[in-house]
Amino acid sequence: MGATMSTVTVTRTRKRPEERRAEILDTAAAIALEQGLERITLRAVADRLNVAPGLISHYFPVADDLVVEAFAAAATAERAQLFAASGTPVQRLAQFIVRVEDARSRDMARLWLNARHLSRIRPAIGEALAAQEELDRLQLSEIIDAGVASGDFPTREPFAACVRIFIAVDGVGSYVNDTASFEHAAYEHFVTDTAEWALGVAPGTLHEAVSARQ
Amino acid sequence: MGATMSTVTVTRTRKRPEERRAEILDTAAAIALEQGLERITLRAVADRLNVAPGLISHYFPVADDLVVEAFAAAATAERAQLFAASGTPVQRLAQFIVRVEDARSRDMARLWLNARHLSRIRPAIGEALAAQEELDRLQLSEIIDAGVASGDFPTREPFAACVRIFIAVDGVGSYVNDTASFEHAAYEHFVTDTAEWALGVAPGTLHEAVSARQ
DNA sequence: AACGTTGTTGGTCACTTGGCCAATGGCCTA
DNA sequence: TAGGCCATTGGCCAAGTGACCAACAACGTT
Repeated sequence: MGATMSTVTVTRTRKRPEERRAEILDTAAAIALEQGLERITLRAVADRLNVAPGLISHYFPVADDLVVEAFAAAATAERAQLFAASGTPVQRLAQFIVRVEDARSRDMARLWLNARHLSRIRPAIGEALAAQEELDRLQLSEIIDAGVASGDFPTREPFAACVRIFIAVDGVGSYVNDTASFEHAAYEHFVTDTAEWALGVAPGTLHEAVSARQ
Repeated sequence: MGATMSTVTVTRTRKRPEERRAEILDTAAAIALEQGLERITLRAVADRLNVAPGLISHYFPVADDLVVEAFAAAATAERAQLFAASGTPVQRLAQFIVRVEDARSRDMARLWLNARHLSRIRPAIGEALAAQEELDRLQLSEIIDAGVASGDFPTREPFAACVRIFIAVDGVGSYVNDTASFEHAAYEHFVTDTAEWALGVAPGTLHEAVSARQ
């Protein structure tokens, strides 16, 4: 009987390995988004799934690996949202900006901030971070190149523009955890402003496109 | 003799309360800069000072308070460095940018990133963060206002320019923990570029001033 | 020189974490 | 359908944390 009278023997269900693994990953990603990467613990994940902690260890022998993969999964899912647009390059870029600045992206911004800090002490997260950044740059560069080709974006340094836009995104994202995020036009439209400046488009062009898509 | 044979009885020295308190704060700030705010523990600080953990508790009954005050102390010290310049507004701003982008500021950038993330779960850090940001804005605004008055900065929105410059600083600072911080001109000069754009000065003006002060 | 104040000490406590293990029982295969 | 593989269980462990405490000793006061 051991030390504890186990309360109720739950019906234990056995799932297909891939399915269970994906389930664990999704749960870990959800915890990361809601509470932060540090809160991904064997018990936290196990509790959400009504499962024993040991089972998580079974699929992820090293807890760190689960954290890294959960971040990658969340970032990948978010990227699919950010770049799921069609239309002209201006419209696609505007849609990207709308979604980046949308309130629903706040959780994701928190997660990025989280990962950026954590990569200080956990090299594996740093690698995953760099990989995700690279993928994001590829997506945005694709839009920018299309705009340069179509003549919408006069810039002569498309990659530099891409880099600048992401710095703007990350800069604004820095304040996502501020309690009293004070409202100021310079904050709210910084990404749009930076994009116009970096791409060399006439001021107001992107603002219009962004407003139209909001 | 109890459970442990104490190795060597160190001569215990008694310092003036203010002195001891400052010493603890400095040590905590040093730990924060080198290893992060999470590593400020009673034992970590105590060990550095060759003192018992209980003593730290004596001066900071709540460990959180020590963390918050250590961050504020580090930020205050850094601000003194960043804005310790004389000359024309352009020169002072250039000096600020040089120091922000200097390699020696990397530790401090890590600390800011650290605090920004931590404020997600620790409101007290968020408050300290907001307070330090406010002080930084005051300092930079003072320079900008002087530049506007002297006619060096044509901008009609000095405060917006200040906000934009700090977003640029924080955006670049986001990557401070990247393992392979890839070198790119758009990265390295982003703050200078943004400042020129936000202040409405002719492109190249600030770059020259920055180069001259490096 | 005796005394009270208080800085300082080592140790304990309750709690959480990641990693580990033997036992159990559901599922697939022969 | 019988057997074996392995997903799953539940509890244990050492390590690390912040908070706390009673006793000790250095200091300033009288």
